[in-house]
Amino acid sequence: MQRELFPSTPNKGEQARRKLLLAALKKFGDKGYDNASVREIADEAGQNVAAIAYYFGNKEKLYAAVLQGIAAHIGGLFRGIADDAEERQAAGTLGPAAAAEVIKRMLRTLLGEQFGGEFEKIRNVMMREQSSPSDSFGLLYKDMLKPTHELLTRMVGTAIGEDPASPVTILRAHALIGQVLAFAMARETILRRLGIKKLGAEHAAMIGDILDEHIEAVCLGLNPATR
Amino acid sequence: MQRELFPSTPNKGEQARRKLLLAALKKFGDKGYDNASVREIADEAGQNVAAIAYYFGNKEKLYAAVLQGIAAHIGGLFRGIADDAEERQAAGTLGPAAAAEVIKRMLRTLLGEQFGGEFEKIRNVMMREQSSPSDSFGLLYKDMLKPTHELLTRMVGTAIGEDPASPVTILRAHALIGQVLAFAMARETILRRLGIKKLGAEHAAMIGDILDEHIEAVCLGLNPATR
DNA sequence: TCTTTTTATACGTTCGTTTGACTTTATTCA
DNA sequence: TGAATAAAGTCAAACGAACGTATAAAAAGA
Repeated sequence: MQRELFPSTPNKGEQARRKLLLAALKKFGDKGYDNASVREIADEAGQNVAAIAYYFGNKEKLYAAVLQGIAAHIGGLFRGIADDAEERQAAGTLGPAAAAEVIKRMLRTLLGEQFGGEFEKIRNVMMREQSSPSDSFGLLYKDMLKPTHELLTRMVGTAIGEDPASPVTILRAHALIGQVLAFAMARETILRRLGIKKLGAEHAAMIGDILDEHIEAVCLGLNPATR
Repeated sequence: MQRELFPSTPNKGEQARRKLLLAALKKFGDKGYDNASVREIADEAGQNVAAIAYYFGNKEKLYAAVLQGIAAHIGGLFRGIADDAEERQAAGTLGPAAAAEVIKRMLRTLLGEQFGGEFEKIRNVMMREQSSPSDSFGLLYKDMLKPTHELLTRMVGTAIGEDPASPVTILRAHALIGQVLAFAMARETILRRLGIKKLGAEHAAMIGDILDEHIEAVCLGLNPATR
């Protein structure tokens, strides 16, 4: 697991490369792949336009490198939860109630990304990939979406006594994730409904509590063993 | 409430206008606003490039006309549910259980749009507006998103005994909608998780049942009067 | 004839990419 | 160590292609 998004080295070229990646992340996030021109990315990075071709080959490969960096960075975030869950599962101490707690923790982690300034730019790129995947979507899926989604599905299966491999459980897990995604992807709608300009920490707290309540209700309500 | 998306008239010019709107809806949906060029939209409509300027002024106004048509069309879909709910509310026969049923009906209606070939193109345009709103987003919000969201919030408030005007209830309603949006906006992720190429009728049925279960569990689990 | 609609063509801008010269940094070898 | 050589990095300028838009003439309909 890496700590920094785009780890830097003292090398001259590596630093320019890193500046370009950070600038590309910002511009791609702000304006999308097509509307972010290589010229403004280079300007943002304090580099020449030709540097992109020099370091990455072309614009598309630069974008792929950004996605790869995001996948490795965020993928590491959830690996901690995954390891913890698998450890308890192996020890046989992961019952329905504990699984529900893992689900809550995962959704809160996902939710946390919506508000931390750290992830502001990453979120925009990811949301765009979710709603209209590029050719490099596979990079995000393989290293982050798939393992995270699979973990959540296992937890849902454990929490309500359903087969984690069945389509129903996969779909159910997906629906539960949607409760978080709504605040990222339909952001403008909820902002207008609340009559505010941006979601603050107080809203993050409210949403976290609401999601906990929903998870609790669904897990208790649907598990035949707990009713 | 209008039946057709872009109502046609026998007029010569109106038909060309309508062809352009339909072609624009398709292209904007498939490739997004920027990647859909006015030339290919005109080709798709069997019209000349200059026809867009002639009938709509410019590309942006054409796009706004498409959004306006969508808002009027979909807005009408939910007006039936809204009228029904308000009628029962006025009659005093809208208790928590009935409100929960209205919520289920709304989510199923929203879900239905994901699968009918009729709405395939509309969905793409709407999802793009949700994740990165254009200057014309207000057209969608005013005539369709706002009334629908408000109705759902009222039903959630009634179903679990919460103030429909409180931020918590608004946020809760939004989270519940997210369960449907996930299948539209994070479509590629769920497709890969299921190992399929597209969601079919059998998945629509599963998802509908899952959402019913979740709504039921949340409404029952959170309403102090029913526990 | 007069208005409405359609057409081909051109304009100016911006895009991603390429080129070749220039400067800086690293390596080699006397 | 220090000059010579190679490699790595930077830069301004230009290329062809695609874009949205504008124009003015031709065609069609009233």
